[in-house]
Amino acid sequence: MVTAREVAQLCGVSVATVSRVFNRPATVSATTRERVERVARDLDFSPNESARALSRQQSAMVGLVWDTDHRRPGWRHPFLQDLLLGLKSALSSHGYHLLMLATSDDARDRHPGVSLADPLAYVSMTRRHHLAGLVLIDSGTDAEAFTAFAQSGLPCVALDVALSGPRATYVTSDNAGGAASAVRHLASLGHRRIATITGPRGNAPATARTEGYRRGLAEAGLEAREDLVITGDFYRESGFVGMRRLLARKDPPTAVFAASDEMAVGALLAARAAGLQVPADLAVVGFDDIEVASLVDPALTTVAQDKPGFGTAAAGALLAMLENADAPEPVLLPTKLVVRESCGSRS
Amino acid sequence: MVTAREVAQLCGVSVATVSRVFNRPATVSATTRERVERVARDLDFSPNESARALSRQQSAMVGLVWDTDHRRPGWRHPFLQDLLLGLKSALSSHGYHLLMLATSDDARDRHPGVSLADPLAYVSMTRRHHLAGLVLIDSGTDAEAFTAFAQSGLPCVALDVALSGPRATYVTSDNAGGAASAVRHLASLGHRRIATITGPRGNAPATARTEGYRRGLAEAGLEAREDLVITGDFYRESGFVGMRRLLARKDPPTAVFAASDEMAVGALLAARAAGLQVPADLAVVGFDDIEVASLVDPALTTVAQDKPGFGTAAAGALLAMLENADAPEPVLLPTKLVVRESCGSRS
DNA sequence: GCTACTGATGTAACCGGTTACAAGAACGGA
DNA sequence: TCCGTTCTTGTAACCGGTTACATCAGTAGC
Repeated sequence: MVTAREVAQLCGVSVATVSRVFNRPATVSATTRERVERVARDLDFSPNESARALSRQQSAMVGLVWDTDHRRPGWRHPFLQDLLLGLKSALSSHGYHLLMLATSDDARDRHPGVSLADPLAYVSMTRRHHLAGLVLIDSGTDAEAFTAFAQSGLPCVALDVALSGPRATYVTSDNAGGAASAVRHLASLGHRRIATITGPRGNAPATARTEGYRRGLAEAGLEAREDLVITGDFYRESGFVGMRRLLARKDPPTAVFAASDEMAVGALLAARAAGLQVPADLAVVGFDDIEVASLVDPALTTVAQDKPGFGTAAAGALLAMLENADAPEPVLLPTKLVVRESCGSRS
Repeated sequence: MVTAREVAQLCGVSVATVSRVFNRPATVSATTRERVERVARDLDFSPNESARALSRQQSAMVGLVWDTDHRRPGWRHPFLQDLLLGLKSALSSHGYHLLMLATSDDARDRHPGVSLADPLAYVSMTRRHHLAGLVLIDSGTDAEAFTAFAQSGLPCVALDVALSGPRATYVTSDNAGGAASAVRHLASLGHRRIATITGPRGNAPATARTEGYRRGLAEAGLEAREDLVITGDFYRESGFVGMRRLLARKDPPTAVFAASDEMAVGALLAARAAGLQVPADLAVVGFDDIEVASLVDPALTTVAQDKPGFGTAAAGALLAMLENADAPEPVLLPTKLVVRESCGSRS
């Protein structure tokens, strides 16, 4: 392991100069700078990050807070890989790395009602590591814990959870807009009784999608009927159960907007179980555009999220805060209605 | 941010003693230890990780090397979330964190034939951060680059790639055994012409699955016919194309083992396109047990991998090396044949 | 009572950078 | 020629822990 001192010695300069070459090149004369750079390259010198973090009081790492919510077992993020790759590559181009934070699971065992292993443990972790910032991934329904991070003063970007603070912002899809466009599409196909199966209460994207559903109805000149709103939990099973309940009514809906593709698939299965043809007897639209959507039969019409956009937008917002100090506006990523077969618009 | 010096001052001891309380408690008298522990807790003291790493020459972080192979765009890991969560929680219980390494993408642009952004850049990164160890995720077909890591002397655990070295080992599924059991199952259902669609050449799990296919045939007393082995690339499209080629033969197979669920789905679609009924006219078995497998129609019989097991096994192997210095034996995770509808054994 | 040993703690030198400040060189203007 | 800038570089004090070594007290053995 080559140190700056060795480079300095070989160049006949002091360590301070070597350090300056890497941190504030403008303050070093051109000739010295080139000499140091060449020697550093020849020796394959790269500064020790621990030492740098110690002296700068700031590491080149961004923490990733992401826990499974034990109250929602089996929950999977619809596009984790895209998200992480997007984050990683955007951060790396500015020299930052992503540290996946973990606390011991003790806290969860002690407080079974809490999904995040003790948020305070995470906050202390961020201090210990002198993290430059945090990315918070919503892991379930109780994102309130995230405000603890926002209050710690560290630059924070939350995904799919509204978070505000002097150095906190968030990124989310235009959930309301996407839902509204789905509903308008259904209405344009002639549907008048359009139901929805929502996500869990308290979940921000779920709430926004329900709101969008109402807005879409209004824009289409349709009346919102509360008995056509069924609460689900994003899982397939709840879509199945919800659809069954809707179909059991005396005037069942002719179309349903499910707040997740998983639930849409559940609805599809429920329709099939009830002997209905999709889309002939029932139109179904989902949300997310997960891989399964294009595979089920009939292929699912759905509102697609900008999956890679999440990672890059989050990284962008974070980097902006790392440089400017004040929080940028929340980012609302556009969604896109992907029309396949389950809504019947091609028949 | 409370420092050890402040704790020491409040306790009337030296910093060295405070440090000892946390690192080698046995060398401190019981009364002093308790006093220090109490004060540390009251002040919410936690040691600065940068300082600790600097002085110990070793950080409490494990690097995660995981890049998308640009030669395989769109490739997704079949169970990334399980993997990461398993790793994270197993490592955290021993105080380690996971650092997602990223290098700037320059190297990739310069050498378009290389999938990993310059492996040497990663090696230098591990030195800079004084990482305790590395976890290597196979991102495609050219895992040879990983040997550079194994040679760096750092404890390494590779996933799905054979890696050996004094401090290197790997974790993979029993790909051969799983494939063999799938083929035996098909044979036991009376099939005699069993084809396979393989993964990409040079990919270790793909090779093992093909080997298992041959072994399964042999165990069932069937002859291996090379013209029933079609090379695919794990993607759905190649399963579709491969199946179409197989069905175009004059004596098409009655069963096919696809080395991935994605390809199995492709095969399913090809069979449907050819007007065949699955499983009546053609039996299909896949590998992985991804979520889609249970959703397609007919539901896919497949060889399930122990998804959470990967993470914990990898963490276990790594932790063993961090403590004992010598590499444990490679871990071969058992697979399990999940019988659904596409193989016809329930009809 | 003296020596040898053990156990607990303090002292200070690290680990490898960053950066405030000082010092010296070069240079332009009066 | 002298003074005040500006530019470049070195000196040394950090950052906050860890740990080899020294010190000192207490105790057992003779």
